[in-house]
Amino acid sequence: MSSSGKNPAPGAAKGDGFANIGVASAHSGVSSKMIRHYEDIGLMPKVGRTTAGYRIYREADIHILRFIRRSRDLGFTMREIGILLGLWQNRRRASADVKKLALSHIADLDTRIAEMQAMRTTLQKWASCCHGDQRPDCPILEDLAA
Amino acid sequence: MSSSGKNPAPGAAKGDGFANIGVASAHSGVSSKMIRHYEDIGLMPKVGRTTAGYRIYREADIHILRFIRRSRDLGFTMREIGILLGLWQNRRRASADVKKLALSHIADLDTRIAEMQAMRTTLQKWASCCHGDQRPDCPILEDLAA
DNA sequence: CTTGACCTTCCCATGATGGTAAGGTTTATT
DNA sequence: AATAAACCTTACCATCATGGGAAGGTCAAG
Repeated sequence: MSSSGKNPAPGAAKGDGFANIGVASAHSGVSSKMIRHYEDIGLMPKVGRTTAGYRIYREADIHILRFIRRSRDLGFTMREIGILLGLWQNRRRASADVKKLALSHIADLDTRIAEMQAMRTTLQKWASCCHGDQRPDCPILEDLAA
Repeated sequence: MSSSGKNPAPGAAKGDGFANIGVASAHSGVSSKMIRHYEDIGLMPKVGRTTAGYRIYREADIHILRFIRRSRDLGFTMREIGILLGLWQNRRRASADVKKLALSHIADLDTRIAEMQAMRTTLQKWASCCHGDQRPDCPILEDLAA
């Protein structure tokens, strides 16, 4: 049952245009764990396998992984990334759709930033009133209990 | 097996100083679901029960729930809230400990706010370069794929 | 005595990620 | 060739805070 010629050699390096999951992970910045997960949830297409069942990644697959990675770094959810990937691969997309998604995500970020800044402000105010010494009196606890 | 006098009447209202979980929820802003959960994980002390097994909440318990609620609203984690509750109930606490926790949480918030602002800045920059029309050309996608 | 609104416990789901276990494969070193 | 190290596979469990739902018991009012 030699597989010579049919499938990429099992240990093929990325230079050959084929990589196993570890190489794909190193070249995309996505953990092997997450690469499999993205495949599970349908974010990544199902990639080919060697005869032994090892996943095979080509340049194009690693490109997708990097796209996902960058999108994650910008805080997009998996659902949004799925849409972005669809738009990316659709040559008839309208840039308006991409922009709309981006702006909606910015609005999302703004909301969350504002919430956290409000927390920060309150906490800072309370903390600045706290002696921070060995005595038990503490306006922070008092305000939390108020 | 009459329980007259031993336990609060099952339908006792909060005015009596006793409440069931629904009333405790309404008066604390914590959902019944989460009240039970907080009890499960040991954040709340185990409260008493009626003979039928219904949980009974007194003023003090509801006070704790409100404390938890406020702490959550400020973004403290459950673990931190556990510590805060311990400090709150410890009359020999040092306010320094409370302040330390608060400042550490502020630092945490600062980190997360900065991360999200960085995302926002990048996205905003890219989005402002995107026509947002019917054409497919989109710098956002190009940058994500770069 | 029924109806509806409660309560109880138990299990499952989220979103993104990580850990671990048990087992197979490939590669490198003796 | 034998063995060990480093990889791969799947499957299950954990996180954190929260909610949903099912199946069944209890209580108050009509």
